[in-house]
Amino acid sequence: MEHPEENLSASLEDYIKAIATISADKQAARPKDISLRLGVNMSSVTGALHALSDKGLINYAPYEIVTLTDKGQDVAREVVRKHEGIRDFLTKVLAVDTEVAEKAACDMEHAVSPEVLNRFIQFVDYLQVCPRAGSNWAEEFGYFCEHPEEEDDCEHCLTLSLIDYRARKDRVALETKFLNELEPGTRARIVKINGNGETKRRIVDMGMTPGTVVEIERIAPLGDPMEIKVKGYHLSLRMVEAGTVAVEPL
Amino acid sequence: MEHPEENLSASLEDYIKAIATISADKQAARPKDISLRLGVNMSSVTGALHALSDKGLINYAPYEIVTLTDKGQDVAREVVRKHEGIRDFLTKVLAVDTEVAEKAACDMEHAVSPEVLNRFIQFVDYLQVCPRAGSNWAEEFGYFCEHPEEEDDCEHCLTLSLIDYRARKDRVALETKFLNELEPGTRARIVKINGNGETKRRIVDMGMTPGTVVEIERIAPLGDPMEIKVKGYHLSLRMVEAGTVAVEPL
DNA sequence: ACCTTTTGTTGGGTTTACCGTACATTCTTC
DNA sequence: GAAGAATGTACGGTAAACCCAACAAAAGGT
Repeated sequence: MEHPEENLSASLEDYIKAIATISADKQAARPKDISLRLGVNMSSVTGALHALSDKGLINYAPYEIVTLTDKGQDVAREVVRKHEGIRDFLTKVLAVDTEVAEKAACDMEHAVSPEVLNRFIQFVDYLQVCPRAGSNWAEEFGYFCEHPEEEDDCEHCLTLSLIDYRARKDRVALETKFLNELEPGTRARIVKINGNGETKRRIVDMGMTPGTVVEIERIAPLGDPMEIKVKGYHLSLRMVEAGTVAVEPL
Repeated sequence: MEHPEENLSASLEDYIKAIATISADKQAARPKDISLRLGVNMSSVTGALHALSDKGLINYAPYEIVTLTDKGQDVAREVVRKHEGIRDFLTKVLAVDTEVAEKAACDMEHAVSPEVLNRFIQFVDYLQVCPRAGSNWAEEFGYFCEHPEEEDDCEHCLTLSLIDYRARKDRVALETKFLNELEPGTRARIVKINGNGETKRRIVDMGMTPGTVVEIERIAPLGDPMEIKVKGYHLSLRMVEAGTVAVEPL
């Protein structure tokens, strides 16, 4: 058999991303919506849909609504992860304006290798973990960008970030909780994973290693699967599993 | 007349870059060299050379050697600046392996907007100026990437960078020199520009604002124009002008 | 129900950037 | 200085993406 990993062109990736985001907003993705979002002619959309359908990434029949197949959703997740990883790096580290970053991420996402993407994501995490980086990292850099003349008077920001770090460190012992105890919207840094062999492995495989910062996105109505964001990824976690993860709320 | 600013395709930019770098190494750029470097068929090279010649970027006649026109050199400088800016950012900030960064920069350079490129370059500068960033910034981040589990024990790196910064600050008063007093290969941070109106403006327009880090590349045999590197740019500066720039050697 | 508008598709045509093959030129070497 | 190798060009052909214009289907209004 052939390689199962798709080798999508930049353009087709854009179509997948458009379909995914439109489907998330509304119920269905119509060719018209896609053509508007990407700024291309309707006939180009038809062509792309044929190509995606041939690759088994979308369910498509003439005059019917378009949906992603399971395989297509996997690809879309990956593309969105890349997009968000780049965008977050641009805004949170390089202090690029939100709108500009959004557009730049679209341009860059087809050119960034998985290796570099990982560095982007790790760097964002690093700034939240590294004692050098206080809470005001991006602002300081943004200020530097606009006032290159008058730097050098920011010793205070360094000492502040040292204080910041000591405070953070003191808090650790007091505030260790488990992941299942957190509210949606809160962020936390993983301290330890208590589960036994298989369960622990599964969790670590998801990228949830100690030091990683996670964000609780939502908890299902019945309280069981909770959705969290890890390194730009969206993950579903069973409550039993979440209970084994010791975290420090941020 | 039409827009003078070129709207080169990614592919043609690659050809320009290849021609520029080959010309720098050897005397001339032969189609064969280009085809080898870019890994494309010879006939593709011929086609690209026609396109570049039509745009007035290269001097080309069948069976003769290829050279860049002035316009072509401008474009090449810009492309190389972008490439180096990205590569330096990847290696110096994100601690990406040199070879990987080189390749990644090739892929990314066509997708990065001038705005984002500027942020990349500024960030590298920032790390050299910001008191938070000690000399060991990239190593710390690299270590973090490989050992996500055992962070949080690096308080020393923060205090070290504070000491580092104080030492740097003390040195400033003692070691202020002028740009024309430096040896090739040395780096310095600009402290002040003393020139009067017009001269000062010219220098600032080149991007040489206080806080900027510059590198002396070489000084012409007769001692007059000196070549320096500023924010990834290569600039030529007359000695009279260089004498107005107060710097702090790094 | 019918007519109009909106939406979607098809087919033909363009551009960019490749390749392969066949032909042309230059270089090398004896 | 002529044969053979290396280098360079020209010509057709392919594939991806796009467009426009013509036709087809679905949706909406009266």
